[in-house]
Amino acid sequence: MAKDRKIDVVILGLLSHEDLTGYDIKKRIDSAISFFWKGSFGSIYPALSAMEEAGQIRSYKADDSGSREKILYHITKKGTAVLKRWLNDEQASNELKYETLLKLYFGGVEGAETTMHNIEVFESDIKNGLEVLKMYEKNLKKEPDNDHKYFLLTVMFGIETYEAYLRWCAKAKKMLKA
Amino acid sequence: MAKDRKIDVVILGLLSHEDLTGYDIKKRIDSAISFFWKGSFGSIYPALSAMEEAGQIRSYKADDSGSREKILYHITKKGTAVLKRWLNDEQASNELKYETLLKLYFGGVEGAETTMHNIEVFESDIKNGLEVLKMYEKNLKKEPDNDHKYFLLTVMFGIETYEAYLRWCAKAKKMLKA
DNA sequence: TCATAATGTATCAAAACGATATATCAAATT
DNA sequence: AATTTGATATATCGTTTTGATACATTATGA
Repeated sequence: MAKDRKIDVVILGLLSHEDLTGYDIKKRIDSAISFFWKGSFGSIYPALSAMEEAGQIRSYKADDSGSREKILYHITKKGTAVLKRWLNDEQASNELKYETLLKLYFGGVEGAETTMHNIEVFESDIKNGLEVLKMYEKNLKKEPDNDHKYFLLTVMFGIETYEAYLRWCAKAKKMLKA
Repeated sequence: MAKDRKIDVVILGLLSHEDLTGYDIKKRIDSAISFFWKGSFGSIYPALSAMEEAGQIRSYKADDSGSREKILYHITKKGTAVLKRWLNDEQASNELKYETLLKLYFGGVEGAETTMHNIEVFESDIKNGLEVLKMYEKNLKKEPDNDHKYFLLTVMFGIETYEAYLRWCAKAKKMLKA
């Protein structure tokens, strides 16, 4: 059998805080957790249907009349159980697909200039990402809410790793110049 | 249309150094570049067929008789061109899927003990990975071969980030105890 | 001897991606 | 006032990738 859908626990986790639409879920994935996870509509909507079928979530129409069609999802007891089971399963697969490193690894095929340029593009992206993360951190530390403790931890993870990336960029550029 | 197969450039990159079988390619992916890329037989073998069809690689049977069936692949000029085009395209997608962080982000659903345990498992995995990387680094620095310069750079990337992960683990554990 | 680990090719169902289609609504522009 | 743009919202489609499995051969070693 193929692995079980990972998107399920992402959805369940997000729904454990509040009721959301499929579109909301996509937005959450693309903002708060974007630097360590991602998901597309093509996986979210089919998963929502399957999970409702399985009784893990329940859908209802937004009743603020006048508004457009909107399908909200609410987590059920069954869904919460699935989420908790996953949280207590110690195995976790951490997968990276770093195209930048791939280009670097095969850098010998072209010249040092090409590699250098690719590193610089990467460096610039990371610098931007780091700024966003530091803004998050600043806001989270301003009002030390226990609810946001776990969010803060993920942001700290991002900052720590992004700073490591930048240190590596400096080293790599130096090495390539030599 | 869906994105173009990323596995193609991985295969082309590996073949640019030496002729390999599909099984060899899988082994290379699972060792040297495993900490920043991965790929399965289910994508490798179909890609090999498609790429031969497209004239980017050429297959031949291993002629050391007595040995079992073995299909080796060799990169063509067309394949090299595809590889170089990709190397010179500055856009690169760097995707992470950190299930550990996902569990952390939703940690509020369960208790601090569960989260703590998950961090410890992660920490232990990273420590093991770091040792392997440092062994690679030691061997690569022993004989400073220009050919391995790019490999060394990726290993250095791994070390830098893994050390950052460990620093974060220490911080996170401290925060959770408080 | 006999198990089992490694080598090697290959396929399949399920999952995820990325693009696109369709449509509504609010805000900004002309 | 009319129009364009961008955000909201659901949904599907073809392609790629995953992870598992099947099957067979060769080497290791208890």
